[in-house]
Amino acid sequence: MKKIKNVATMQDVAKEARVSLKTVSRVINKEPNVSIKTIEKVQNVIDAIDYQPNSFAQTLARGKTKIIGLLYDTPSPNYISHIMEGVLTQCYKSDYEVIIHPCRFNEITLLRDVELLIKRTRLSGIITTPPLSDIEDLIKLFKELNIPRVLISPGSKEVNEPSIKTNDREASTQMTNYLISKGHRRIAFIRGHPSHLSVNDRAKGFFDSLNQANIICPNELIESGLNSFESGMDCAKRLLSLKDIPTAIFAANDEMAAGVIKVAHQNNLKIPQDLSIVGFDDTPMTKMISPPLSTIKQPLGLMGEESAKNLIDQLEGGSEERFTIMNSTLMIRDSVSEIKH
Amino acid sequence: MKKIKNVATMQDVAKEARVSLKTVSRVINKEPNVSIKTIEKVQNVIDAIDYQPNSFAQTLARGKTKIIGLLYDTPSPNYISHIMEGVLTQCYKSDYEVIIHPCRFNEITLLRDVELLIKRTRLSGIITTPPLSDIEDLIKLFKELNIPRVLISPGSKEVNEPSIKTNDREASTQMTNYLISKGHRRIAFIRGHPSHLSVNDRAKGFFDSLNQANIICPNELIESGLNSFESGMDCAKRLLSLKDIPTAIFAANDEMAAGVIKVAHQNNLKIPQDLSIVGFDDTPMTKMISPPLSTIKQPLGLMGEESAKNLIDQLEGGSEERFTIMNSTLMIRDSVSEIKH
DNA sequence: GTGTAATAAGACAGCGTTGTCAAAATAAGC
DNA sequence: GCTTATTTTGACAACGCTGTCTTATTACAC
Repeated sequence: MKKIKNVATMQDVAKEARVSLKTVSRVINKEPNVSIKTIEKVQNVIDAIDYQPNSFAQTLARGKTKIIGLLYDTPSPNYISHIMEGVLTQCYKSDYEVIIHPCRFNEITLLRDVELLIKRTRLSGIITTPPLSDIEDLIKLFKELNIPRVLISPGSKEVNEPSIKTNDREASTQMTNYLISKGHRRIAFIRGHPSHLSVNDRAKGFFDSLNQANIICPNELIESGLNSFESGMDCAKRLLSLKDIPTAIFAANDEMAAGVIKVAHQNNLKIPQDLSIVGFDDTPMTKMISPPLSTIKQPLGLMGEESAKNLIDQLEGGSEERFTIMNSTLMIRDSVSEIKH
Repeated sequence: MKKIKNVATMQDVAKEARVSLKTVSRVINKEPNVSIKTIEKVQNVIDAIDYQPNSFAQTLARGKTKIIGLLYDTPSPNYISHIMEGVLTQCYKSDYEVIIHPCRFNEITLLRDVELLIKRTRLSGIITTPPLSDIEDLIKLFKELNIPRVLISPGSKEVNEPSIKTNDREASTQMTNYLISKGHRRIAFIRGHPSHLSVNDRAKGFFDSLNQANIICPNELIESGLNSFESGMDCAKRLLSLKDIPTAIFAANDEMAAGVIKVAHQNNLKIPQDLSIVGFDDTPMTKMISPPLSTIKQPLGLMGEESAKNLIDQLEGGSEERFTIMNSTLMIRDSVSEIKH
């Protein structure tokens, strides 16, 4: 016996409803030119025997898949799981499948690996997350294979690709403005991993704010981390051993900010009284550390949804490509104090 | 034009290699009874034109899918992303696809939703994570649909289902032993969400240890939380307003432990000098809070891999069902102090 | 060498859909 | 009513592969 299970087939529906296969197909796919009477008749049978179309047969016959690939490379679990949630939600609505594929962006096999994935699974579209969104060879590959795509948070260079971005630069500016409004003038910044372009945009917003306020930031206050807790600690150690330590530190992500807090504690600095600290990402742990960290929250779930929506529109509606910018918002908690001059 | 892309088909390979379709099929599927010469000839052509079999056609012809469903219901991002990583790794090796499906375990639509998922996507097997692994109706549904499954961390009742468990009970005992060895006698325990059976096993290990050491635990030291940071805070508030507060608190997961730490700080208790705290799960944040939390680590990635392996063995090897128990390990950090009597 | 067993290769139908095109039924126009 | 346009339905061949059964080829025994 070959049948997967005793699963109903279109044949069964057709026979039961006394119509042809094609008519059932029309009803399933909501094609025009079917009389209401027939639609009802067929739909009743479908409901009665709980018929579900075989998507493999559909795919084969249609000659194209309804599968979206979500590529990621170990960003924080928090990041990927929320993006995923949004993508899944949207795809579920639109009847697309999602294949989630972990990549290693610094391995030479990446391109071949992705190419095989695409060919093997016949992906009809792809969503990339940082830092993959910035790998030009990858995007070139998509172009060559002529596969629709949406990049989540690519670096700020003029990408001519459909993409979802957040206004991180502006949000960083707002956060820095906030620090300045609290009286801070000597503010340090810890940059993120150099190959995460979008994370580095956050530094730009920081400088925008300082420039606007005519504050000059000495080089010694700019550190470069690798997005990790440990690298945040390293940067903090250097910053806090300066002769004149900053009154506030802005880390480009929460993990690094947490590292700063740890080192500050080790140095017996009280936060926020002796040192103000802010981060970026609003990971759940920001509420759990003490003091709760002020940070910036990206609408990850919505970004996932929007990227899927964008991609599906491309796939169904033709070649309409679009960019979306979503708003990140400040989450003010207790890690910043007012400075009296 | 119907072709998905200009993708090579088996026909192309057959023509080029001057053999029949079936022979190519044999080579692809490593079927016996093909001469080495032919295999080489065909394989060369396959490599040359970069042929990838169309899995939809394969599925349709074979009458069964190679797709595994991974069901989850918003456990922590950390949990699901590591489990997922392991499952994906294993499935990738064995050439299975994975469909990741979020569920809402307390919605009445759950059963119908899962049933539709299975029928629609023709899942050949399912992996469940807690708390879904404990929903009896769900397991009954799998049985009715006759679909192979693996449960990750089901509650301790004698499940007659293939499953992956960790020795959480023993690990809890070890952790409690550790607290006792440090001189603690008045130890509180915060239980987890009542519908997360496996989390509640952790309490059993706690009591095992106390019994062994002939320590009697008054009821006032047993609290019940909901796995969340906030619920941990609530429990801590009650525990720390007792006339005689505990010297150590064991929370059934890290989030709740973090909540305890927060409240302890608010009450100006020094950790670990005034109060020792331990958690469970080894979420990344445990290293970032102060003090770093002693906790218990489950091998999540391996659990994911093993569950996929188990399932695929069932699918391919027949009906061999098996249970696996994996080791959780103590991560001793700085949240426990020695008590002098 | 011949006859037989074992091995290798191929022909062909079928998996459950959809697309194309043709046929039937209905509506519209006079 | 009859003719023509329009809408609704159906027959049938794909889609790209695998399973079954048959035939061709090679190896083996005597």
